[in-house]
Amino acid sequence: MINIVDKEIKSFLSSINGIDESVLSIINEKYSTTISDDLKNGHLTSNVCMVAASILNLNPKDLAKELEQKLKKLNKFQEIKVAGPGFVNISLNRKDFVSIVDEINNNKEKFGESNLGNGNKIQIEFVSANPTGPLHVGHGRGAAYGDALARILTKTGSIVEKEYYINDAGRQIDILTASVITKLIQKDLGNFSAQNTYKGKYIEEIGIAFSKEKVVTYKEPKLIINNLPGDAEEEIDQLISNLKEMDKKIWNEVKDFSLKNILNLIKQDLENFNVNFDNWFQESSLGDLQDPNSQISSLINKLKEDDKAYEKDGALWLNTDVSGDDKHRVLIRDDGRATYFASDVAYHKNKVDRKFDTLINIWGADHHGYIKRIEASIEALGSNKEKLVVKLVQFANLFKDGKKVKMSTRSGEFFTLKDLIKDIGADAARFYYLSKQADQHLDFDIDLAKSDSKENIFYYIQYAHARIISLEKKFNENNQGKKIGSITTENIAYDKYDKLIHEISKYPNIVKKSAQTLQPHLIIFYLRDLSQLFHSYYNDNHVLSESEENMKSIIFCLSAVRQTIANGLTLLGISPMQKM
RNA sequence: GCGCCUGUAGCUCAGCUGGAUAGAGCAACUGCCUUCUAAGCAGUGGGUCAGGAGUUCGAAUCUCUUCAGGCGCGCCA
Repeated sequence: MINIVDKEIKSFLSSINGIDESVLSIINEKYSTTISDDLKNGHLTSNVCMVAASILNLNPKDLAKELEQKLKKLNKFQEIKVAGPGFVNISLNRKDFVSIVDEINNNKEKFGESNLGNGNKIQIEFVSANPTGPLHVGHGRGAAYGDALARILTKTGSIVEKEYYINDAGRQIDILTASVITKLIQKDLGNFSAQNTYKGKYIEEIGIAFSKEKVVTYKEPKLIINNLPGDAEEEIDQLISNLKEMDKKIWNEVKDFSLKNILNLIKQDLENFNVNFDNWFQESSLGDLQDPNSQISSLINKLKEDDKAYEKDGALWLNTDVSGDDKHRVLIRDDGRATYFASDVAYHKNKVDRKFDTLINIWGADHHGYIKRIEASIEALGSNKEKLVVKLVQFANLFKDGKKVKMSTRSGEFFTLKDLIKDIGADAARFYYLSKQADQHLDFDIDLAKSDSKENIFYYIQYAHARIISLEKKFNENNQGKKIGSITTENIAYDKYDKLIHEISKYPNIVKKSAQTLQPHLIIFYLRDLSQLFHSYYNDNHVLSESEENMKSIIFCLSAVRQTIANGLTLLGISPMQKM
């Protein structure tokens, strides 16, 4: 029906005196005809007259009255009204209004799909936590957000690939390896423990697992920790180089084992969180500068050839002016080693070469200062920085027993994602992660997520779904073999569930908007509103004591509500509950 | 100092590509369980949308500015 209205509006606009093409297209761009927020404003509403009036310097109400007359002549609507500052509100004939219920029950889980993305190839890279320990609650937010985005974008017609970038090449991994080895031979080292090693229990567990396969012994272990510098950073670097020197074989074996072990932990956590990646990209696969055929070498060569990189003070720099970065960035240090940034540029070159239309990077908000230099590198690679969309995810503060849970990765005192899932379940965790805009601080209240009050929106929505399932079940038991059929337009006081029908008809737009703005939380708020309307209806109307005809119609309608809630939850990666 | 984000009811937050009397939950107060799940429903009170200025027929929404809070500003990763 919206299409019919819009077609009429377009012909109305072009009939306005003295209007030209360019003005027309501006108006078309800006106005919208939508399902009204509230039924009191009709079923459909358009702000076209106010938009047109402001551009053409006309009176919006007069314009609206003209449009009203034109729409009335069509004879397709129950009522047209001009309201407020110049809205045109349209009430549909009942048959048209309730047709959405048939549509939903026919399309089922496909309801809400669209071709908004038009087959756009999108890559979403997210989580990408350093493989130096289990995922913590901060990573969980990025995981929930990225995965929900992937689902939403897929549902709206994009082709999405989910990728995890594994930082398996840098100093972090050396520190991990050193942590495992020193823990493993702690006794031989006289209970020594370097300041900057990882201290979590998982370090010990990896060591024990390794020692079951191989015995780690050094001829003169004390030499490993002989004369270590006092500074924490220098200490760990010296320790790493000592260990490598003493026994390169053991070092490499422990390193590979630890990395593999931790990646398994991470994959397991993500699996339990219902997050799956299409691709795991290893930083190490980019190679190193010593290998002239490696990806990182060819990147550097390309940047040099294209005059995007230059040498200064013995280092190689990338000119990042195009993106408005406040200074140029080093790619290769004066000692010949590549920076982390260089790897990242090589990684983004790899992404660009894979011909995605859009690259979405989901980063922790503390990385926002990094955006401009990556944008600049995309431009330097001859691509367009608009292709890259960086979404920042703010940290989540965890509250338990009314107190903020302190977290510190190094010390190993942190609340892991695994702990959270064990505590409240993957679905509730995902729900609360997504309940607020990703780029804003989130106070994650574990007690609330477990509470059984209306304040716990997760259960409030699930409860609506479960209640409808239960009604359907009871109806089917009492009316075996009878088909629910379709919604009747007669013999029932519709106004009681008109609000529900109106609300579910908004759903496809909500999904589109959440895809366009990359904001899954819109779906959560929508589901809460829909659930609220359902609970209210449920309380006021005893469905199962209606006449058989009415009951069929009502159950048919409620099935559509159930389907919509289920579709919304699924979009967020949450399983709808069958009973509670 | 520079950059990014935030400031809406006592609390937690929606609304922000300008539009209809600024919404919801919690908390406070009043009601509703012999009937489909009370993890529910109905109602009352509660707001200078941080302050100021501007653009506009119209501003919580856009611009400027002040104040307050968070984060980021390495040849670290």
